[in-house]
Amino acid sequence: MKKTRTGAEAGSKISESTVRRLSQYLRLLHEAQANGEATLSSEELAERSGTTAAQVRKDLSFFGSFGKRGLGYSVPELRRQVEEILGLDRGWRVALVGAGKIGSALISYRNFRRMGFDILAVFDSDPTKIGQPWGTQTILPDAEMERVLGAERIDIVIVAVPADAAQAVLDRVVGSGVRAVLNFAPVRLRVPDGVAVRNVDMVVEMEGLTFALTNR
Amino acid sequence: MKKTRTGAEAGSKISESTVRRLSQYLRLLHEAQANGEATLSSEELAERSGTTAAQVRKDLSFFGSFGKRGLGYSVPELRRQVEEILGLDRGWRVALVGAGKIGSALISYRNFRRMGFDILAVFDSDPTKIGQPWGTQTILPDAEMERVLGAERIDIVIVAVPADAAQAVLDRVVGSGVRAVLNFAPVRLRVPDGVAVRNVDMVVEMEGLTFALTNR
DNA sequence: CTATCATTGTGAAATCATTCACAAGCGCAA
DNA sequence: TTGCGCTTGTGAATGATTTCACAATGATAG
Repeated sequence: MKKTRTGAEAGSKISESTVRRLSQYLRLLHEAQANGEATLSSEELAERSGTTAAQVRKDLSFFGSFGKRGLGYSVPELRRQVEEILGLDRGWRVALVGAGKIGSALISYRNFRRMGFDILAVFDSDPTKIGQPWGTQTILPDAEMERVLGAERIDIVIVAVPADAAQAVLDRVVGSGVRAVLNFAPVRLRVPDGVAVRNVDMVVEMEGLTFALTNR
Repeated sequence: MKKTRTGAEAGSKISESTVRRLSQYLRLLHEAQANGEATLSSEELAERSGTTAAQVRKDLSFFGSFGKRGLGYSVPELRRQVEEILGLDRGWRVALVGAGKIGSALISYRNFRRMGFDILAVFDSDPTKIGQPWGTQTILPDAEMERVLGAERIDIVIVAVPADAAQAVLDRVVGSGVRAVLNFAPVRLRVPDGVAVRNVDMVVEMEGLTFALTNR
């Protein structure tokens, strides 16, 4: 109970749902801070994030003990701690592959910048798009991918290409040493161990809704 | 073991992860069918969707028994059955609120149409956008929302407005009787029981990646 | 300084999800 | 028709996550 440091201890096995909830808590903490609230109890955090107080405390307890008994959690301090847990206490170098509609929605999403994500390169395979300006970037030919991913020391690649091109893109990205990918293509991608992939799949979400509507 | 009909039986409690996997299986079945494969075993389905054969069989067993022992599953038949389970054996009437970049990416996503989702109305609050053409639709003023959602008998609403407007939009949408919402705004929305919400939240996904990169 | 109050941190219990393991069923060959 | 090989469907076992429940502790008031 002396541990106050964050970060995964050896052998830690944090579940994906815990990490998702930490993101939620962080968002609430930002709101609370903007709102001038000094402290929040696990009960308040739970209420606002749609979970239970015990869940909030358990999630946080994997990483340390950040509250004060009888008082709750200091908003600015817990915010700082959760940012550190999630790795948001540094900048991240991001590249986008696929300069279509989805990529376009992404690059103009300015919360991204505010959160420490810097989009440093944009690639496309369409020769007519190469060289065109895109936000603050210029679209690069996809043949340059391996070189630029390395030269720019890219941490995270966002894949926003058609489904049938996604696996090939992914293989090249992973081959260039990138170990985290956000995939918008509606396919399940195969990756070697040690590479993190998160999928954003509208079709799956819509089907979740039609299932819910169909079954009561 | 005589039950072959799909659909939730009384008291069924299907987990969200099972439903997500069903979407994956369906996608694979489409590919397999396009590819001329007549049958697939649970082992093959598992291999292609990144899960285990036992998981595939368990998922399907909640709804009936669709395979032939010794042979596997007939691709066209299982496809039809999974479509029925997910409620994809009918069309769905969809409206979009928020005619920004994300909405724009959605409306031009033509797989949507192919899957039985018909976007029948688009709303925005920006007076300069009202009346402009958008895909096959014309942008409607958001004051018309309640009336049009009812008149068009909308089943599912896609919310693609800024975070600080999302809860108000949701309340109006739910008040109009809509019971399924796909939310792109980066907030956790509060809904009454009986309303299904799925969130597509890029920030949460990106933070999942930074967590993974930070903690080995 | 002590009592009171609120709220955390955390083992233990309960619930939920996945994996195991195998009997039962089907197709095929002889 | 019988036997063999393959694959399903499913209880039982295991593993993971959530919830419970309470002792420990900081803040505060008298």
